[in-house]
Amino acid sequence: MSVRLRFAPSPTGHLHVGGARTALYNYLYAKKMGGQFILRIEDTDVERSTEAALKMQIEDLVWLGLKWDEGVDPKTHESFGPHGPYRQSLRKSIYQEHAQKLLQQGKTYYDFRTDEELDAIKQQAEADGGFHRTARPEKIYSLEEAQAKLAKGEKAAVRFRVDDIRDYKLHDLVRGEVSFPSDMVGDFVILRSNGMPVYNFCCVVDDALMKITHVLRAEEHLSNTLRQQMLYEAFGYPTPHFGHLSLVLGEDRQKLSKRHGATSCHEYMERGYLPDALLNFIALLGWGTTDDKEIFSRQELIDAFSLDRLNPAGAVFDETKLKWMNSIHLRAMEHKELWKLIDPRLKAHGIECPQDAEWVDRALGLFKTSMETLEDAIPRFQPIDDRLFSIKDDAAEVFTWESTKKVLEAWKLGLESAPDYMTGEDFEKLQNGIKDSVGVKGKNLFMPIRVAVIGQPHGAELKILVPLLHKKSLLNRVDQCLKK
RNA sequence: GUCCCCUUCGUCUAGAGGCCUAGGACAACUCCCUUUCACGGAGUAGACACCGAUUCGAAUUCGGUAGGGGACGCCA
Repeated sequence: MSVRLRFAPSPTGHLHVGGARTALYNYLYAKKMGGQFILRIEDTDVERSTEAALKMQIEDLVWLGLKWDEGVDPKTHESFGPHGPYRQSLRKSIYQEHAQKLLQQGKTYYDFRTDEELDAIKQQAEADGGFHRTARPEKIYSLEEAQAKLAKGEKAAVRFRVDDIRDYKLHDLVRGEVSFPSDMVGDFVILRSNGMPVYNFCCVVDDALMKITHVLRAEEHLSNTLRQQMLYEAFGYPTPHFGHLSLVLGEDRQKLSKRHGATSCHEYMERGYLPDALLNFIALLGWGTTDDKEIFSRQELIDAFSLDRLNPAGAVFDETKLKWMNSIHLRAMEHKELWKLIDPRLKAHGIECPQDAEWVDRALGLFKTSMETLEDAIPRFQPIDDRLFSIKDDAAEVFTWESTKKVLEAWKLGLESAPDYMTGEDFEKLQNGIKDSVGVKGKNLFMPIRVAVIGQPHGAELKILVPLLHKKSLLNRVDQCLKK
């Protein structure tokens, strides 16, 4: 039987990098084993789940390239696959049926306490010694009594009885043998008073019905597994294999959250990171191989992935290393593909560049070694656009030097007989010629030329930049300088 | 408070009793290349949380301590 894994986000915002890593591991294992990867939407919290957020989550997964075999359609959000629907909000009747089964068996009961009452109980418990577990209500109504009350319009949640006091053992894929005492949790809610089921319940019903074989999820769910095991037993469903992944942490070793800065894949996309680099990086946050290999393509990750190398300790998300990894992936890209990502970013900054393949190829060849992210292209390419050329204030000193005018004139003269595009060597030859003919060297030589190319005395390396500028463009710029 | 999990260089990690005077990568630092930067190359520095036990021998096994994290919701 082939493996079936799922990623089950709740749509409350953009995809978090921790979530992305969970999705990735599930995806990798499914692909590695030739099984299915399923996307299920956990939108039972109607307060927080939004259509807009669902769209974001899906777009982020698509950007990462984690394609799913069953789930909701990336465009229409309609379910596809044999065990649908894949949105929990559309599976209410399925949950109702399952809840009824437990109710009939007496494994659950109706709890008529209100939020206020529960809050008061919790507050009291905290005051008494910080013990938070929700206690059983003083009176539990029989099914008939409860149904009569409900018929009168009273609201009640359905709770699962935790009566069987014993140790539950879990063979965790990441942590090995873990055991929980069942009195670690109190009677827990499976159906809210508005009829909407809650996470632990849906999760069990869906994983069982969707025939999920392995569940890789964040460590924060470890204690939920106890409740879920109780439900699996109550239904008589086989339990999947669980693996609880360590958390992704911020620099202060706390769970990565907003206050640490960028936490969503979307933000990393905006900052100019490549999906392959981000994937490669998060894959190595809590998983690794025995060899020294660190740069993985998507396919290499699939081939190399294995559950027994998942690390139980939390891992700090270090953007510096991500940056380095991004630069490696960036350089490995085909120039044509890379340009498809860079050019729109330049245009967004009002930078227009030549589009012929030969020029693009040359430009990327020269610039990409100094770029870590796609955003780094902006300062690199900015000097290319003639319309953006201007003589900056910090060039003023250069124009006070006596030799500057002579250098600029010699530069112009040299340009006139130069080819449309000079090579780096052409440029050096020309520059050396000026050094000899005008008789200046050092900054008196370099700075005026740099100003005549980029409008300021410091910045781009001319040997790289000049070959990317058309002769006409260079002449235009030096003319502007000579008018000063 | 209760329960659960975790603990190797600053960070990600390799390490499954002798291969470890603990390996790699990022970052840092030094030097080389380079008439700025970057890339590249060569180096330097830097860790087994602590205490006991088992063993001829422990980063690796066991126990305890400390520290960190997570959970304790009609959130997921």
